[in-house]
Amino acid sequence: MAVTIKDVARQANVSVATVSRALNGHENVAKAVRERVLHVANQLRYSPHHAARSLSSRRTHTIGVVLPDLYGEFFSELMRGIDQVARERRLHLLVSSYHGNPEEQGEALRAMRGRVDGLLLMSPFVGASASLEQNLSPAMPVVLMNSDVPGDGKPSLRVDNYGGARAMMDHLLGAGHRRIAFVAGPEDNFDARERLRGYRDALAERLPGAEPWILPGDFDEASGHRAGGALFAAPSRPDAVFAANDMMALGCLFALSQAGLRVPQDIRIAGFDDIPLARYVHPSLTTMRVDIAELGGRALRLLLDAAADPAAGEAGPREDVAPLVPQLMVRASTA
Amino acid sequence: MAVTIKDVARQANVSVATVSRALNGHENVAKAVRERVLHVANQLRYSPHHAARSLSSRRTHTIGVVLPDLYGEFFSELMRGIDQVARERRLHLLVSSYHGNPEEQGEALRAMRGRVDGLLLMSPFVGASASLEQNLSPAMPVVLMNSDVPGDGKPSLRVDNYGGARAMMDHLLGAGHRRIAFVAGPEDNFDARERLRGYRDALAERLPGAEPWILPGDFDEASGHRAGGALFAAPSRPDAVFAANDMMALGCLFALSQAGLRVPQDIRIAGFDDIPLARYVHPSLTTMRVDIAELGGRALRLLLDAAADPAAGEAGPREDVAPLVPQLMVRASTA
DNA sequence: CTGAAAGCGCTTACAG
DNA sequence: CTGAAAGCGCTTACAG
Repeated sequence: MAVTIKDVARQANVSVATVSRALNGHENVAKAVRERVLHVANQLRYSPHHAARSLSSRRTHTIGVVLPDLYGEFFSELMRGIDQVARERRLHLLVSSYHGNPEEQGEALRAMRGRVDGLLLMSPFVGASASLEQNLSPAMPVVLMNSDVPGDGKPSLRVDNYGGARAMMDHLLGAGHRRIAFVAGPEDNFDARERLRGYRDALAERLPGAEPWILPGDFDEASGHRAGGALFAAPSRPDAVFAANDMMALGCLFALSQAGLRVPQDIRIAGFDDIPLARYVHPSLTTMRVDIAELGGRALRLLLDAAADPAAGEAGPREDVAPLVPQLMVRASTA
Repeated sequence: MAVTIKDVARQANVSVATVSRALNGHENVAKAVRERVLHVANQLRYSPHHAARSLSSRRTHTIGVVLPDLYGEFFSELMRGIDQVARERRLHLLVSSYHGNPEEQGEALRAMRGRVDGLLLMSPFVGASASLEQNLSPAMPVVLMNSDVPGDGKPSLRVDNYGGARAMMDHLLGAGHRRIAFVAGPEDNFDARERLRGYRDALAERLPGAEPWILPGDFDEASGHRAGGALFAAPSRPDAVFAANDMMALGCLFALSQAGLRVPQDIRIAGFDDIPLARYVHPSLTTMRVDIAELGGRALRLLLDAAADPAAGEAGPREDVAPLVPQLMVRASTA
């Protein structure tokens, strides 16, 4: 049905080998022949069959991106950063999300074979390395993002969540707040754990003896809302609430506002991530800015560099890839 | 390097044909053999090479999604809806955005050959049908979303932008507002044109003789902000502003708030789309809710149905696919 | 500079 | 129920 390289070859009166060379810009094709082939291909609206091409050339020009989810501002930003670099390098993206389901993650990873030249993977579950080991072919170049996979030699890019949480605590403590509650993220999430650890350590160091005040959450707005309700109902309220991500901070903000508290006069709220919404809510949200797009872009560059220089991929320490440092954005919610 | 079907065949002491049948769940394989093959495949962590499989089977189990852009809430929602249906049907998604660039669009479309079984395409440029005709293989099943491609026989799913704009005008006029300014979208954008047409017609019918008051815009926040500035500086201000999408409505809202006007007391603002942000800003934004995820999900189902029944794909009128009707969401910005 | 041929890793009639 | 073989549409040594 569709036109193949054979059709072009016939029309142009050359062999398929020559068509292939001409189309791929190889040097060893006579100028007149090249032009004839290109003309015919164009006229026939020939487009190479991708599967065939990648089967024989062993390259797909496609990068697989396997994420916990596709939805929401965080992933949208991440994809933007990856997409930008992919476009620069003329690479396609095969995106797959596993919806927080480890089994699906395995399936997604295995399904990438023969479809992609390399893999970008975000697997924020604590202790997921065994499953990764199972489903990741050693032959497949991969870069991990924000994943708790101990030094097993795979390149990995991280956000300094621990340092970011400490920086936020410095800001809140520096402003004189003493009773600081923390809304935690999912227990099995690596980012969430690091942020919690930053909260605990900062408190222990700067306010020795102070009891940590930790509320459960799972990174969505609803859990932030519940935490806000709980804090409002508490016998004595905190001076400030630090939520492990912005969505929860917003939920908390809405709950407290609805309950009649004024932010920041009565209570201060801070988040983590700096999603676009953070700037737009009222009052605008103090948060730690993570350049999510930059994380994605850098991860892809790292993958490409490693693929270009496989030696570097196998040996040597990769822990030295510097983590992304979040930046404090002071806004109205703590001003 | 990677393990192939041959390795499995050798280990299991059968032919590759049998391995293929066993793995694909064909009936005609002895139970004992099937189990042996499955066991070996599992043990070897065999994963079929996708390009090879689709080259010979002529199916990719992948759907191409070609969009003007990937970034932002609109496309994030759209992808969510598509992704959900894709998962139900165990289909992969190959996503490509052409960044509003018609040439890139052509490239993206052509690059889909041999990679996908069908295509979901959003091409909101007015008069783009010639280019589509050029780059779309007739053999490739496709469903268009919100595209200005006149009855050329391709299934197409639309949002009733015209009706939606009229409904919003009914709301504003019904509330007694008479001087209603409109912030238009890009001139070459089909959705934008339909919304503008709704504004014009509603005004002409319900307020004969009233002069349309139209400001330019291009669907982003900045252009809404400029429109807001212009309206504030106008010798006499409108009662209400209707922006062709939410991002511009928000820009306008911020500009007018910064200038010191109170919304809705001094001036009312309405948008179109109901992006998640619309609920969160202060005051919350009146808008026309478009179920964007539903649009994506329905488009994919339509594509799958058409592919299952190719006869329906070629003949008969396809205009009868009902458009999605936006829903009026009255919020604080016009209350 | 060009072509014939092998091969990429599968699937699928065709025989048996 | 099973295998040998052709074929999917390309690319790429190998000859010339």
